[in-house]
Amino acid sequence: MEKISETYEDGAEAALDASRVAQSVAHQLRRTHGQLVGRFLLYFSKVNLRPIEFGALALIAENPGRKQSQIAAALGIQRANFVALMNDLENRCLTERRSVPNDRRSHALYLTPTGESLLAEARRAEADFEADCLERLGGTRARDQFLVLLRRLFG
Amino acid sequence: MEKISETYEDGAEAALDASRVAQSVAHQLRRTHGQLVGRFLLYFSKVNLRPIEFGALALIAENPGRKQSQIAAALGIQRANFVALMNDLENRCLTERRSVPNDRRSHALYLTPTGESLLAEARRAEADFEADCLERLGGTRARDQFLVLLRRLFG
DNA sequence: TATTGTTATACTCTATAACTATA
DNA sequence: TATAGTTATAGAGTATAACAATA
Repeated sequence: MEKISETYEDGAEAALDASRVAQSVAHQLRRTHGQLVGRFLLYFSKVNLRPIEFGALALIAENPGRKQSQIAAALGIQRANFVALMNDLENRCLTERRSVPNDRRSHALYLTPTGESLLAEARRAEADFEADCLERLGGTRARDQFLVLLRRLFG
Repeated sequence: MEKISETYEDGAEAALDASRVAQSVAHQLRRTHGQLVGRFLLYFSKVNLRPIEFGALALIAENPGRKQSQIAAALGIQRANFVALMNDLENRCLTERRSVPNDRRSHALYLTPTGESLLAEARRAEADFEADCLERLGGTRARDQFLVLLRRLFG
């Protein structure tokens, strides 16, 4: 039987034991992911880009002319969900969809000059953000090891 | 100028270069998190528990009699969002809210016998899931290192 | 028949503000 | 005044099914 009134009633609360859940990969990854998204948004608030938007711009910049479905797949999202994202980026004049010769189903994706310059600014935010991660992780060796482990878990 | 028709039209598509985004901590963590949640749901489909539900049951089991806000804080979610979760667990007869002497605002949380036995089954699913992660990560040393790095990034 | 982009839909997760009853 | 639980709401993120145009 728990003696609630004796144990928890007076101001000095006993520390909550979260040791077991804290050793769970799933639990820790969930918590850290949430933290990191929030931190990302702080660093990227100036350029007003969400993680997935930055990913899309960066991928299109490095792979101009690709189809929507290709970029979506590389980002790991459904092509259906990529449509609204592209509409938004296009409305902000950051990207454009060009028609593809010999395949009138596809749209080839490109950055606009505005998109290029916003991406340049975003890359500076990314550098700051990644530097923050680097410092928290404890150096480049730890960071590289972390990326290796993430990819192992992903595959 | 990109030569789309020459580059991408014939069946053999050039591999998409995602090397730069793949080196981003934020991007890799996002992708891996998504993968892992899906994998978790597969392992936990038999007990029909989502990650956060399993976390709640485990925390309550190890800290019986705690207030909702304490468990919610330990899980890293808002107490407002914890209400529906507790309602659901209670409707499934897994947990119960007892009144607390000397503080009629609070609810003390406990597992029911049904909750205890489901948790026992869930712990077996968790063991399988964590064993899967362990294997992917490459052993206990890698897994422990991974947890250390996740916590460093979280703090 | 298969693929591309698209629409619609639904469900989860999270964040915030405000209410109530208590302290 | 502050706290615990609650309600309501809104915004992301993701998954699925279905459709039209095109291959």
